[in-house]
Amino acid sequence: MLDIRRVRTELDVVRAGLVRKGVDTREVDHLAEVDARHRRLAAQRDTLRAQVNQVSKEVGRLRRAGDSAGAEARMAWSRQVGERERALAAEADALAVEVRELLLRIPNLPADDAPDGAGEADNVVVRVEGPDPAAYGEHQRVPHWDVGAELGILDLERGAKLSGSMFPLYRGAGARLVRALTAWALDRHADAFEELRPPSLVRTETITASGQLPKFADDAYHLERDDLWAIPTAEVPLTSVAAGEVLAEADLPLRLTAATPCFRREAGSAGRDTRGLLRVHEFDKVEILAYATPEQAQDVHAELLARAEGLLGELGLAYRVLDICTGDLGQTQARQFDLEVYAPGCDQWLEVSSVSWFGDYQARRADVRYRRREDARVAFVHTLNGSALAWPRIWATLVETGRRPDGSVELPQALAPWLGGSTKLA
RNA sequence: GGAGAGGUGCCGGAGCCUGGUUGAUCGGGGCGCCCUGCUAAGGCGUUGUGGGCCGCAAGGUUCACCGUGGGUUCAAAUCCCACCCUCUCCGCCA
Repeated sequence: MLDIRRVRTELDVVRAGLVRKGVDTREVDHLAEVDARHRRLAAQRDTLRAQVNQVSKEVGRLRRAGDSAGAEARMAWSRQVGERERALAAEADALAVEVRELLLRIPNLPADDAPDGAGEADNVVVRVEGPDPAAYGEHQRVPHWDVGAELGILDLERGAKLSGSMFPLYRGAGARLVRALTAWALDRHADAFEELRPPSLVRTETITASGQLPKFADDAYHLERDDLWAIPTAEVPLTSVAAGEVLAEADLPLRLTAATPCFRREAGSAGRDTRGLLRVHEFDKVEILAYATPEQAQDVHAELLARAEGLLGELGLAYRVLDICTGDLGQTQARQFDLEVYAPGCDQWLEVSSVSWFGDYQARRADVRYRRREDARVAFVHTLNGSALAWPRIWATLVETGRRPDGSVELPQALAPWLGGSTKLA
């Protein structure tokens, strides 16, 4: 969430940032107004409380001195003041709740250097790497759902039988490929990242901290009976690992990685890109995440991007890097790069990673702070994360890209050690 | 799931029964100063977070915080209720 003090002291700057994101500023104007009302009432309440506190101490003194008449008089007076105090407090509390709710809904401001734009179409292609998409052969122009069925490695019908459409079932070498990708990516990050295996179900508090709630509750699976949420990304548990804690600056940047299943209802995207593995309700993903100081954030962001990109390079896939424009940034992001791979069979660029910088927006929600070496004060950390990588679309692209004229599939040599030495699917 | 014990400041650990000058005793750690050729030991001091208001600032003042949220009371770390978490035992179980 935003720093309420910025809303108070530089409302025009905040408003300008939200405008760049294409967000209606009425909500933040309303917030400023409610906050002012809350402060006014809270100040009055505190004044009354101070009086009650003082008189209560007097009561104690008088009682010890044996002056019960004096004590009674003070108590009667305090009862009356207390009544007014309670009325004010109730009003002030209601306003405080409203402030909090508004803060949780108002998006993060974009970074100064995020490109301006209204939406997806204005994202900037920073670079295109790997093979030339136009140069793929005819044998590679077969969509992965066909390749998967031919080779018996992807069984969408039976996946649907079990759980409904968009719940894929991988089989045999296809299942093994998912496992290999996960193990390979985790091993690739092991040099600098601590591997975590977090829970896949989290409390409301946890999924609120990273920003998916309250605004996007419809996109997440909720187990009502236990009031737990199925994580849509490992970002959710990893962001809250340090919730409520004060980290030492010497430990920053703190780098974490985790492979988890990810669950998404895809409520708003029914019918879009639903073929095969393009959009699924459950998938595996390896996430990399860092807590950093504000000074480190930019470098760490570049590092995460380089990590995710490095994996795509090792797989030999055609990909491009997008600098996400202000209008396409998510609620929580200040700056974001997306990685898209080119899948020759579908003839589409598929988003397989999103590498984001959140400033202190998530850290404020999760209350993750660090003690600064310089002056020993505590301050909010910055959070950053990226997918490295999300497997279904990588799986699809590998299968399409690796398809040979005889219908078999050759996977990248880089994966050989994780595939038991055999990179051929037939 | 059942029974019991417990959650206090950076850490350990009092206070809770018997509500009141307790933001909280004491010990350890950290920090500063003194002592010292250096180190150890010792001495003295200091050491939470968040918000409001005043102030250019230093600072002053006030409110809140003893797992979380409610309640009782003039007054709650202390009493009552609910929830969360930890530990021990029992049950169940991959």
